[in-house]
Amino acid sequence: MNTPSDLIQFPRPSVAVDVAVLSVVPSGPSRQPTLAVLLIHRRTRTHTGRWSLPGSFVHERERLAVAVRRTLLDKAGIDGLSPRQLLVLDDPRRDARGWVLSVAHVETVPADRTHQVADPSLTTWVPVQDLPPTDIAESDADPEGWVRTIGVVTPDGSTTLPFDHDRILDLAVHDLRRRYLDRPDPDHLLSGPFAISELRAVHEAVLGHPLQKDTFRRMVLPHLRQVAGPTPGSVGRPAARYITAS
Amino acid sequence: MNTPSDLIQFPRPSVAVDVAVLSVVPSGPSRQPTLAVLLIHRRTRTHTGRWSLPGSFVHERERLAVAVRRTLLDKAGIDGLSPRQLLVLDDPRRDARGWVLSVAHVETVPADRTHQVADPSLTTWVPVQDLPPTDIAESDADPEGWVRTIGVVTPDGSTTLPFDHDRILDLAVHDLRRRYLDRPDPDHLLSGPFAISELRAVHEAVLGHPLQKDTFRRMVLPHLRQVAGPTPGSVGRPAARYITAS
DNA sequence: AGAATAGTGTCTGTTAGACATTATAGA
DNA sequence: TCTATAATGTCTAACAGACACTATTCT
Repeated sequence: MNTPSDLIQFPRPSVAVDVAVLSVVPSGPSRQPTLAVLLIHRRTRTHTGRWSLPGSFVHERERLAVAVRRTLLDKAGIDGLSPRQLLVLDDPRRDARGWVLSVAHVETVPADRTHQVADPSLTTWVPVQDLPPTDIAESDADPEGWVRTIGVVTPDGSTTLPFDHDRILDLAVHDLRRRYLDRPDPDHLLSGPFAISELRAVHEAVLGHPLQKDTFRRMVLPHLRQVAGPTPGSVGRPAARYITAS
Repeated sequence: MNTPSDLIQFPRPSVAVDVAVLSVVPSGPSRQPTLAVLLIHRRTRTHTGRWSLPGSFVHERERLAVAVRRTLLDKAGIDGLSPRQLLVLDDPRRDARGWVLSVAHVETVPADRTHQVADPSLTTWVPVQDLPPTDIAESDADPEGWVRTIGVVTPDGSTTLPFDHDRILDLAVHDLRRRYLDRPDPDHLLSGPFAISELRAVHEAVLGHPLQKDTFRRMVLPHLRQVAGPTPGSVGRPAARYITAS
């Protein structure tokens, strides 16, 4: 029979999960909805005091999705929904403590739950920004040929994240944008029924640029289901409310 | 300072790489180019005698891409080019020997090198086939909600692969198809300069269905660079030859 | 000349993009 | 009536899909 000793001969790496938690939050003087990422103030022995993406080591025989949910609950009091795998980061020098593989994930949180973080002094949402092409061209590529296209500013003023978290953020934002190109709110950043203008505001925040109102409407309408007629209550013509369907 | 002992407290899984190596080979009485996957006759202690995707355990501090190349060289005598990560398979029961994570990859080999496998009795190319929707609907989904859409028949007549290799094959084929939708031969299944009809045959093999000749031509032409005028030598009007560009 | 393959002309239905117009509410 | 927002009408340029036709070689 097969025994566990079959595996002893192979050295084993430590395995961690890191998560870019993305949502849409009001930002700037105009309170305009903006794509933002959740950062954690590190209290562990590595990179103590810096702000980074939440992450943790995988427990024995734990599913990766479970590890991600546990991490978010422990470090931010957020109950994650459906983490998506992005990439295994495998540079043997990425963690000074030793040989650590990290499975990068992206996760989204509904926009109306971004205030439910556990401890506001240890967790924060920071807007992500597209780096202009000039900056991208000037920055030198890393050894693997990756160039940075997304930037953040941490609460302590830093423009870089520890480990390879800048790379993870980059992957996460582009993954999210790709999925928001052809379907309305695939990650359910809007939880309840919504007006199309609210949906468009979310898509504009995710994609980082304005969208034509009528073209957007015709794009998404086939994938929506109307759940309520126009309900007055604000200025202007009241909007019908929809949920995603199909 | 940080010491490796920081990591001791965390249990570590064994980590393997598994690779779906895809190419285009002549198949059937018509010798029609067909998408095929490389299978290995297992001689190890698990699933001995069965046919499976090549794979192996990762060496200490080895990059995953390096592990993939090493595996292909060891088991099939193939020098891989650019493995792409697909997914980490993390079901704790996927390997009877213990807690083994597998990083699934997809790799392509130029069509004119498929005969360069090391030992033809231990390695073989088998055509992949799309399962008709009826079969897909009838097959029950696995616990994670995945349903099989791609099938193979191994040399010993089996229609299933060990471990979760059916899942990996499925992911690999769909990943390849998605990339072959918008660009001409992104994985360089054709090595040298080629005629557009050869390019179309490859795309038809990858996608699994015929393509309109003139529409395909106009799709790819902006992404090609002509390297030779028409050179006679066969029946019919001789074709210009191109390489991929832009 | 005839067969076989490569390459182009052209029509059509669809659609993204853009602008203008109508509709319905509150102030 | 005025303003603000929602929703629709319509024009245009681009393009995929399809069919027909022309071009160039070998037999």
